[in-house]
Amino acid sequence: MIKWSNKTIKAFQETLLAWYDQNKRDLPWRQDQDPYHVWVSEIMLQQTQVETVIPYYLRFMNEFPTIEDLAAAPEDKLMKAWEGLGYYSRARNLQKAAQQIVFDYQGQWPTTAKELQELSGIGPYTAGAIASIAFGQPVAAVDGNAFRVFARLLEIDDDVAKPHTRQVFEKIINPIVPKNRPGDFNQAIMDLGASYMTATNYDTSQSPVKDFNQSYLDGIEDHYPVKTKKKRPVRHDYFGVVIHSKAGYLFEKRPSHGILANFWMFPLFDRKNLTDDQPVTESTLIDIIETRLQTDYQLSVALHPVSTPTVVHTFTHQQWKIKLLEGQIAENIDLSYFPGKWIHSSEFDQMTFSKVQSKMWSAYQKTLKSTQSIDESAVDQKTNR
DNA sequence: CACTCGTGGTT
DNA sequence: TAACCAAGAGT
Repeated sequence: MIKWSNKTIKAFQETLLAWYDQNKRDLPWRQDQDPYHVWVSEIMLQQTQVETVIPYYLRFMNEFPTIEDLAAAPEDKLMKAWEGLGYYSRARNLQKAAQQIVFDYQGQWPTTAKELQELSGIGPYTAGAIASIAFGQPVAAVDGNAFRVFARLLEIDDDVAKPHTRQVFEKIINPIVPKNRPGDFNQAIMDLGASYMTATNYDTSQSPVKDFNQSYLDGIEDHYPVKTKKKRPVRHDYFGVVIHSKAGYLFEKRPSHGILANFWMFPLFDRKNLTDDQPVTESTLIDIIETRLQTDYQLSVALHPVSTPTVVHTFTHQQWKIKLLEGQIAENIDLSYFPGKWIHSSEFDQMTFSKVQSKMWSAYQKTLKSTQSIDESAVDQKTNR
């Protein structure tokens, strides 16, 4: 790792900001420095690409123009606005923080990074981003871009996958952030990291700060940033059960903690929870599910496999393979024993579906074709984006 | 500190 | 295809 003199720091700041002034991206949340705008965009941008966020941001600001609107929003409208963005606890924390600011702080935003971190969903990066962009505080905003850019510029060898490394980078970057334009500086680093200094296919030879890029000058740019590998996703095999009746489709609410918390989905049965790890035929497994529906929930239903390919969905740490089963219940639709409810497909529009639920519904619909279901006769429109 | 939490895109 | 990446935070 190398260290810059004060003179080099000054030259770097000027070069970077001059480039930024000419080449900064025109993004919807860069219209002004309103903390609400900066904050919502930063939360949406966590682990999410800019192009994905833009339409969500525009719709969100249309739906919830002020922090008061967000604080008062009903949960279903909030989740609907977030549908498809993923990491849904971001939306819940966003509203929690809005309520903290509106009700606990009387609408008065804290302005330092340290205070901002007290709010739900605001960690060290987002606190630095809001403090610098909206409030002009001279602090670093260390995200993946900053890790990558400064690791290459200064040949920093610390493993950026380790939590402790954040403090190392903050200590290095903070003295480089200019006191007069901290927000522009941090955003310039991000624009740099999204253009000439991307993770792969980067082109440093055209970079405005290539002369400051030690690893480039040394021809060892591909060594940086140092990052240890992630683990493979864990595999899960499920049966997804599509049961319909005159009352609609049977949905189950997921637990309030864990992946896709509180989402309504077609009931899932984990394949390996059905038997004691003994090899059995698929028809036996279907029998076991039918028995369980009968004994646990008093639902009498004959299930049969659906003629579409297995639904596959990969999360960051899990991969689900879902074999769809279908069945109808014509009578005895009492759900007093089942932790769920019947929902007509005409109501799907107003619900928030996870991507994997959309995939199941989409796959199931393809099997309907000419088949006449009790609930509906035609295919309807809940498509995956 | 290691692990968890979604989705879409690229290689 | 599997692996990795994209403006991270909570537990």
